Amino acid sequence: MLRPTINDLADAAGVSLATVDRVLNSRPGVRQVTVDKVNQAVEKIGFVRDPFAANLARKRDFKVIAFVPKGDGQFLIEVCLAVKKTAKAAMADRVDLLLERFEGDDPHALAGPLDLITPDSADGVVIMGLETPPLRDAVRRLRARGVATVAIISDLPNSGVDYFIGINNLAAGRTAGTLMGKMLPQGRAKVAVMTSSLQAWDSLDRRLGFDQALAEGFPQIEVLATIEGHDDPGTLDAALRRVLSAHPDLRGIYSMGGGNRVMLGLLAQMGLIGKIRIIAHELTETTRDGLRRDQLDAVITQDLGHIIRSAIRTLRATRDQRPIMAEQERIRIEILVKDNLE
Amino acid sequence: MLRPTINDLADAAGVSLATVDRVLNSRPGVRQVTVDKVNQAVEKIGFVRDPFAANLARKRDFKVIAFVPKGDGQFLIEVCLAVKKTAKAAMADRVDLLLERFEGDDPHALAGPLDLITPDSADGVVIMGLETPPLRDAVRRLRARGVATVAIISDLPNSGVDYFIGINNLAAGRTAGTLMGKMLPQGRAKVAVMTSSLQAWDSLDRRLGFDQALAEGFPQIEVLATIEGHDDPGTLDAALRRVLSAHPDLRGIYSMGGGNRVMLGLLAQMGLIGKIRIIAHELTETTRDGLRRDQLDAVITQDLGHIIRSAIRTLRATRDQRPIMAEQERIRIEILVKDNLE
DNA sequence: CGATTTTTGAGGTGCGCACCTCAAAAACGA
DNA sequence: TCGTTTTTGAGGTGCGCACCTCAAAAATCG
Repeated sequence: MLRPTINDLADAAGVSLATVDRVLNSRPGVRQVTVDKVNQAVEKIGFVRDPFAANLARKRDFKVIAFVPKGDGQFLIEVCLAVKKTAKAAMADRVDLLLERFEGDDPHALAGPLDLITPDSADGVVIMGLETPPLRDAVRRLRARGVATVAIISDLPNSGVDYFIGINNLAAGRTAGTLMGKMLPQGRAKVAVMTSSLQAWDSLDRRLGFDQALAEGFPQIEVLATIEGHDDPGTLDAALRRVLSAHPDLRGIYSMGGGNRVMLGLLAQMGLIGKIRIIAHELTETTRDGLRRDQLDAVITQDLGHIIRSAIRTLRATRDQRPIMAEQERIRIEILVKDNLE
Repeated sequence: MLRPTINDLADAAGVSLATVDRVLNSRPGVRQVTVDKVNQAVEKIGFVRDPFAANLARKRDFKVIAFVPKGDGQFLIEVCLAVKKTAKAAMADRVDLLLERFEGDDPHALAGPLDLITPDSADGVVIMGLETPPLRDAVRRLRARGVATVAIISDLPNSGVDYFIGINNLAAGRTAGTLMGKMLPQGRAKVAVMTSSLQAWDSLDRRLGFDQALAEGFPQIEVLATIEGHDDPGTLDAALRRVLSAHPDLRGIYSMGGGNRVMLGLLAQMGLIGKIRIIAHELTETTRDGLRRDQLDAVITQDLGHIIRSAIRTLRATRDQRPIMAEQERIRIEILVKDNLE
């Protein structure tokens, strides 16, 4: 037999089409026994709702709002770019993706807008944010209202989001550590770790992973304390200078967050390019350029386009109560050198 | 206004619905002037066919046949696995994906089945194969019959396939070269390159890229002649032994194709694991294991699941005359170390 | 010019589903 | 028990499109 339709389902369950519809779309006014009867029939005949037809009949587009923190860091710019690009392409698939930015520093700046979202105004919400108690509660309320929610880039583990789409930052740090270890000459060596802070939410995990990998595989390498730039070029520059002069034998730098432009500028100025192995995070204009010019040895990144598309697919599957293709939605920790940039 | 429908199109073009339908589905019996009129209206009002509704109305599933060479190499097994997995998941999206295997060594073994395919028996064809004149001609005939065709893994540049979905093997080789160069200690060193042959269709490009990258960035490294295993464990083992004893100062091996199990076995037996940097291709049981156990330094691979899904999306877009999201269909050259395996 | 061929229009049907209304049936309460 | 509430059924409409038929209109030809 071909794919069973709701008609077949109704027959198999011994109920009317109207009841099947009520159950499938969780409308009220159906006894539990009847619900069970239908669900059993679903299993029995292997009914799968045709998402195409469902969407057509619903008429309404699938509406998604993506919340991304404000800020002009290169990474955030790339995230927004990916959202906008995807939004354009997604229109053809009847999804309406809206980009919304919020004051990333203010824990309440996101909670407010979230509270205004109802199942009528959006089918799903994508959140890139740092978990705070107000945000956590807002997400919980949102989900209670029946709006599907996914976190991207950075997890919101206690907010009860439906899914997290992003990389495991501990593993990313480990990857950087292993790579750094393999690229440094055998023997003792010092390595510095730096981070900005705006997008450094996950720096802790990355640092942890980096240390782990080096300790396990390359115990002779000494990792210095994290250099923090606090999103200020001057601060970062000064901190870097301090470390570089205190450790003239520095052989590697692991840049976990932003600040790459400042760092590369300084190293170039001091004639250190090529003498220090550098691994950075996220593919941006600066890091792409750095790779091309042989200033960076490797960049660890995640495919932002993939993340956004994956988030949308996941939200859709959640709303339609369809299974999720885990393999397709797995975000890879990508290692880039100059030759596999595209 | 909302998305324009075919009705709006008919109004805008000043023709009837039937004519719009004839033009959109390229049915015969329409004057060129009328066709142009409709196409202009399409541009003017920005009409985009709703693929959901179209598919629903077509009723027919989207049928795809994937041709993969016979053989029991680990890579081929992985390819088939990916096809089967995707086939299962794709059913929900109304695509019917069939896996078909052919005698890879016989240039005519694939041409035969291809000639039997008509637009009725399949909407699209996926081919993993090595270009030979008979295959090239068969593909051309296939396309002339109106069946969309994509090549995967290995390009069929002169066959006129609609698209190629896979990595650039020259770039993959370069990536391996750069990685090898960075992981070897500074100073002179010898590196060997080995390949099996069954899946080594692209070994030439890889070797070329590898040499390029090393010559450009690490001229002090000497690359030995390619070791060929010809898919025979004994042959490979003997060849490897010969090279290892002739060059006791060998510091790296670049494995472009299969034969990794044999190589790792031999190196382990000779106590060389850890003393020689090894970069291999394709994520298989052996290479995954090799990474986990620190026997391999890096693996360069391509996401087979992504390739298959991408091939299907591309075929579909071709048939529906829709644009292709280049970014999403770009297959990345992935670098794996033990920490970013999943 | 009429006769023939080609092109166009009008209209209908159904894909699988969501969503709606109204009435009938069943379950429930007192 | 009867009246009330809850649950179910029957039936219809439309989403945007493909595909079909038949007749009318226009273009073409001798």
